[in-house]
Amino acid sequence: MRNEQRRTETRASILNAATSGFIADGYDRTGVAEICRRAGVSKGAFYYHFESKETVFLELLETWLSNLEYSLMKVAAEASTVPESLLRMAGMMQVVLQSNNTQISIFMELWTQASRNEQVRRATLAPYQKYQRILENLIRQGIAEGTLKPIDPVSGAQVILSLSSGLFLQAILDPLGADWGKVLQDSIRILLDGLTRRE
Amino acid sequence: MRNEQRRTETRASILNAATSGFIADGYDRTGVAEICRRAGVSKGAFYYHFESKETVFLELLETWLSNLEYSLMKVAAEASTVPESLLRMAGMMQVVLQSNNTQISIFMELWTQASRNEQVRRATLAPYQKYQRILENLIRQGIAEGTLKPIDPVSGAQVILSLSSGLFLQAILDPLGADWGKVLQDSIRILLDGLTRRE
DNA sequence: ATAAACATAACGACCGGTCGGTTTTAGGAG
DNA sequence: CTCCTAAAACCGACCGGTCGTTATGTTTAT
Repeated sequence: MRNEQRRTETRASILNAATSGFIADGYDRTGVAEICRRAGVSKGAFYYHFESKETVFLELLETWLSNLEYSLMKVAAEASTVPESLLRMAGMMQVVLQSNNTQISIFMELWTQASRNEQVRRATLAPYQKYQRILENLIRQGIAEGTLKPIDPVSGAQVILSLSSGLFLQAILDPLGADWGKVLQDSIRILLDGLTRRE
Repeated sequence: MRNEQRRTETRASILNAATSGFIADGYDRTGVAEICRRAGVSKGAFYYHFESKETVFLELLETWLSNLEYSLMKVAAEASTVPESLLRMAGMMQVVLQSNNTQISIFMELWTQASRNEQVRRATLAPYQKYQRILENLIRQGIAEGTLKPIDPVSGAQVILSLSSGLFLQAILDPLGADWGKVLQDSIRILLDGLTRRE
């Protein structure tokens, strides 16, 4: 069983090295040689464990997106009302936004590759559409419980997703240009002002 | 004076070829040879007119951004009230969103390169911050004329920019996933609901 | 002994960029 | 209009280097 550990460790170090490489320089500009250098292994090891550079990226992609989905579902489930769910999701995003921007840079790489590679596009879009449906149901629930105005759930969900994506995008491009955590807070407040029911 | 025409035409064909190449395959994956093939010229012509592949991109970048700025300013100036200005801007964006997605793909390439190349980043951020200031002033004006609630103009402007960027991003990644023009309309309505003053 | 795990060197394709040579244009002289 | 020259515009072979990938050999664990 010692081989299994070796295998796991090597694979992990390659995946980690690829992650930091892709984040720092992007998929295209990060060569297999560079990944191996960072991981402290040879190309032989790389191609023994992975079929190609692309499969490494696809494997990382799945990890990232399933992690995100798990976090979102968990946070949403902890709230009692819909606006509170949204606020909690925003809180989670705020943590990501204000942390080391290493994490959000992943999304830039994801979007870039998704716009060019059909396989990446499919893999990226699937969870995206899942978030969309989660938000739609959340909005429907909010309308039912009377905390939200009777808007179109589909559009509402897309607005939230767009706003989130845009915030991430701006935070990546101009991390010091604003306090993106604060902007996120204000965004949610403005959005909820337009969404919540008043009498 | 025949030379001037030749020069202009060749430069234009190279720039056009580079544009379609960058949009279709991205900056990194579009080689100079491919650009020359599309343009119907040789590498010699390419490097006679342009210092490097990067300068071509930077020149295209300036064209794109100044065109966008011009359109926005023009549209904003035609309105009388602030909400109307915002609606007009949205209308302009809607045209872009619903047209051939060739145009919006430019932004993806812009963002990607901006996140990696310092020069591109500076060139991209400058007009971005200009739009930001335009929107801030628009919001201040709206507050002054009583059509907007007294929100923080800085955050308000950033929310609008984020939402716009996010919409473009989603439209690029999933052009057929929704009627992005409609989503934009609904977005503005929801946003204005949260921004406009009611009594 | 046997197979998994890894190292090393090399491959062919392609990259951005260079360079010497060729064609086209501009303009003046005869 | 013709000839000549200089500059502008353009061509295409070629360079060093990097890319992802592979083939072959060596070490390590079972």
